[in-house]
Amino acid sequence: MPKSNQQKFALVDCNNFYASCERVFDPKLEREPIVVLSNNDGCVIARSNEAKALGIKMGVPYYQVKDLMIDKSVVIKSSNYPLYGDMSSRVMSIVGEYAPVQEVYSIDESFLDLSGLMVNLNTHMQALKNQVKSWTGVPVCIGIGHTKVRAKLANRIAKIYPRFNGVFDIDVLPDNRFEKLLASVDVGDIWGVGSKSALKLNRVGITTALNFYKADIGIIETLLGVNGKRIYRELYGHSCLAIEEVAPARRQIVSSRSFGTDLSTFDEINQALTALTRKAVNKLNKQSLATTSMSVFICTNPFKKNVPCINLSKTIGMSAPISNEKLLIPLCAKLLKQIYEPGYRFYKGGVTLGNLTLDKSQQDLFVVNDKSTQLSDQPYGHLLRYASELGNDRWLPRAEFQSNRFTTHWNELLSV
DNA sequence: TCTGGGGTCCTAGGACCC
DNA sequence: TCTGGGGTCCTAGGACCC
Repeated sequence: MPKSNQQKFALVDCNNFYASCERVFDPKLEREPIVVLSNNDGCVIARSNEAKALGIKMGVPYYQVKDLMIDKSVVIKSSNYPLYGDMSSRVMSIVGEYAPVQEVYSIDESFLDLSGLMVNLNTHMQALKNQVKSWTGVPVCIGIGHTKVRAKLANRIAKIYPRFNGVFDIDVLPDNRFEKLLASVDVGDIWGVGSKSALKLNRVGITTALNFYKADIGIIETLLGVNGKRIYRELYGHSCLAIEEVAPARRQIVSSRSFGTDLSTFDEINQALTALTRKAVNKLNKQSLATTSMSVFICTNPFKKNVPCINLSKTIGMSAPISNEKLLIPLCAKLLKQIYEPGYRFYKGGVTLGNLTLDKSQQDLFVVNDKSTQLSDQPYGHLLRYASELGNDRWLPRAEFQSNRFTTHWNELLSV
């Protein structure tokens, strides 16, 4: 049993975050089943509890549940990331008030370091939950534990069992109750154990979290490597994963999209990749970074039977860091020219900027890399286009169910 | 007909060097 | 004819997360 002077973490996780955001802006949806679709209206990526109860699974392709959703009058929304990002920062700033150290882990989750707080943690976290709900309209659940893995597990329990009122401290359980709880959790539902690892573990008879907990650590390390060992130790209350209060510097920036329609001609693909490169460069500039490596890829639809699954890509390194779209856009076209093959229907493409460093170009007069002359920085720059971007926009992703498509259409594409 | 996007870390294997 | 071994670095691919 863990000792009382151990660290204490909380995981604050928004419930059905994207679906909850849509509800905040349209309260009529409060008790309706609602799903949010991924880009291109491809897959279900968020569901309200009512939609979950209808058996609509996370990640399922939209077309497979379309009929069911029409039949059950499910409200369908295309994703609206500017909205979710805005809601997220409101939620996170409230959450951060409740502990000296906060790690914003994802768009809808924060870890808090509660170690040493001289308050009743359950009461304190209940207050946090209530304040987020009343100030933003977003419901959250909170798990508490000696390690991040335990806090994650506690959060699951807080979400499943209403009797905990949204807050659960897993460390208060006596050993026998803790083990009983572990027996009810699939091993693949432990944070950090994914489907591939779960399969490996299943093959040697480890199917529940309790099996994992009781297994020999050597077996776990053999099967899952150092990550598995860390998770195992965390489950026992030994903290191996620290809070990261300051987000580490970005290592790469990716901008990719499934096209609204399969594309075959060089010009159309180049048009799409030019826009995606601009998007990546905008992110680069926003974070004052520069890149020394660029990759471009295009691929055919891997789900299509009877047609070849082609994935073409090329990476190039540069001798000096670049942050200017006037250099990166032509470079993208050059790479595309090298990999492009006619005769295929490409369904997705993208660019990756890697080896990121801080952008020194603004301080260094001797480097010809003048950001102020980039199209996107000029007045109305977001409305200007490179010649290679002009076309019929067949590549633009679908977003059939977006409530305010016309105001967010271009922003969604070009910013963030 | 129709299957997201953006990240990180780890590992195995090849290239290279002495 | 006989052709080592250990270290480092880099990269591609796999696995995980949300």
